[in-house]
Amino acid sequence: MKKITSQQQRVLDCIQIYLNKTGFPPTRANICKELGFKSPNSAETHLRALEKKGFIAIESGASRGISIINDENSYGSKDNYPVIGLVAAGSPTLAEENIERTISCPKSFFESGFDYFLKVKGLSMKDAGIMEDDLIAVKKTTDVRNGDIVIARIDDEVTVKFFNRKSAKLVELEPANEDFETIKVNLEQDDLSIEGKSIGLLRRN
Amino acid sequence: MKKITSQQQRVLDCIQIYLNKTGFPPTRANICKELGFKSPNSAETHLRALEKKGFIAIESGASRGISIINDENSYGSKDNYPVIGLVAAGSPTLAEENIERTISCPKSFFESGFDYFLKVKGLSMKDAGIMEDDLIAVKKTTDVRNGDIVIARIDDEVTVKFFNRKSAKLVELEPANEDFETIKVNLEQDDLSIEGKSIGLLRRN
DNA sequence: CATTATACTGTATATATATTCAGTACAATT
DNA sequence: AATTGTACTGAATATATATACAGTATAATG
Repeated sequence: MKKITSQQQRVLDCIQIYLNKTGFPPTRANICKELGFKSPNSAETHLRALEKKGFIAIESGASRGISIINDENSYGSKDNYPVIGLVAAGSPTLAEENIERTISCPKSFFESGFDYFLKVKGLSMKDAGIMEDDLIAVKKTTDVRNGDIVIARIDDEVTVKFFNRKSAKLVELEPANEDFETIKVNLEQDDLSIEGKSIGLLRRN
Repeated sequence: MKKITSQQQRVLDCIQIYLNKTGFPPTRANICKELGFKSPNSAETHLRALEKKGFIAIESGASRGISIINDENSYGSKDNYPVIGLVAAGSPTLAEENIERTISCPKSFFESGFDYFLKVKGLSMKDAGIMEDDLIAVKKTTDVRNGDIVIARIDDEVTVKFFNRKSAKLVELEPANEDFETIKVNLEQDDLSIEGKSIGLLRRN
């Protein structure tokens, strides 16, 4: 799916909120009122952009003919997600012995789909609001960008840090806690693998 | 709920099927085509009957303004929880105008039951891992203990802080951020009401 | 530097849509 | 026997709505 601009995201959110509230999609005029536009054509062009990028479908000629395209997130469909403990020197795999328990929640609970919950040990990401025993929603992917919170494995040691690619052969894994040091990974010497990235967080007091 | 006739049931089913298929409700003409009626008024009268009996709601003047009323979809004990924005000087009530959207999740998602999600503004609880735009799961209760994270209202100002009862007439509301000051509430002078307490947190990146 | 995408206002209009009115017919209540 | 609810056809209409067209402006892109 192509990238979305901030204004287009606002329109998309507006449609979803309107749907949740009323049960049917908004008109161009409704969107204008919600977001403060003064011309229905403002909504129209954003809708066409969202359609072109594949976020929504518009039925031509039909009033309120907007539907949000949600690939695998069919509504109401729930699933069980494993909770995996992050062991200082271990691998957070989906092997059964690592699964502490499972949590049931809708597939569309976080923006993009995710694969498992990771139970956090330590306070190295404290300033990013990630505390001990928090559950991070992890999406398995290697497509990460600078600033993403990633679950990385360096020589069988698993850690949660900010990802920051410095050069072709240098990646820095930055903590969010001044008591911890940045981990500098020389890709020519060390074995770095990205397990996935954090797309959300769940805490139970 | 009143009894439904077979034809009205067909119309109700037709609306549901149309919704599943297209993502938005049908027009009178759509219903006619689906069920073989030759006049839009046939659909209209059935819709009015369904509305009168409480199966659907019709928004007057709006195209496709039909929504199916689902007992299990109303707030209370089931799976849809409202998200309420925390306004600096406002009250986080369940009034409709304050509900930004709803989130579907299992009743047992957090240890004890909860009533709504509160969207956090500001960083006053940063060191407790509560960041801007985080969603706090709030259980409405006045039964709070020292150390609980409470949603408190002081003279119509709503805030999230640690609760700390110092004496019979003194309560301190402590932030988790050294840039903020502890709020000392003299119960004889100020009006303090406890909206509820935090029993969990949800963050979506 | 030309082109494309984004982000708007403002006006206009064909048509999609809700909704009312006038009938007909039948069954179930009261 | 009168009333009410159901179940339709058919026509008419005000308005709700999508959508095109004419502009302006800025940022990104090749």
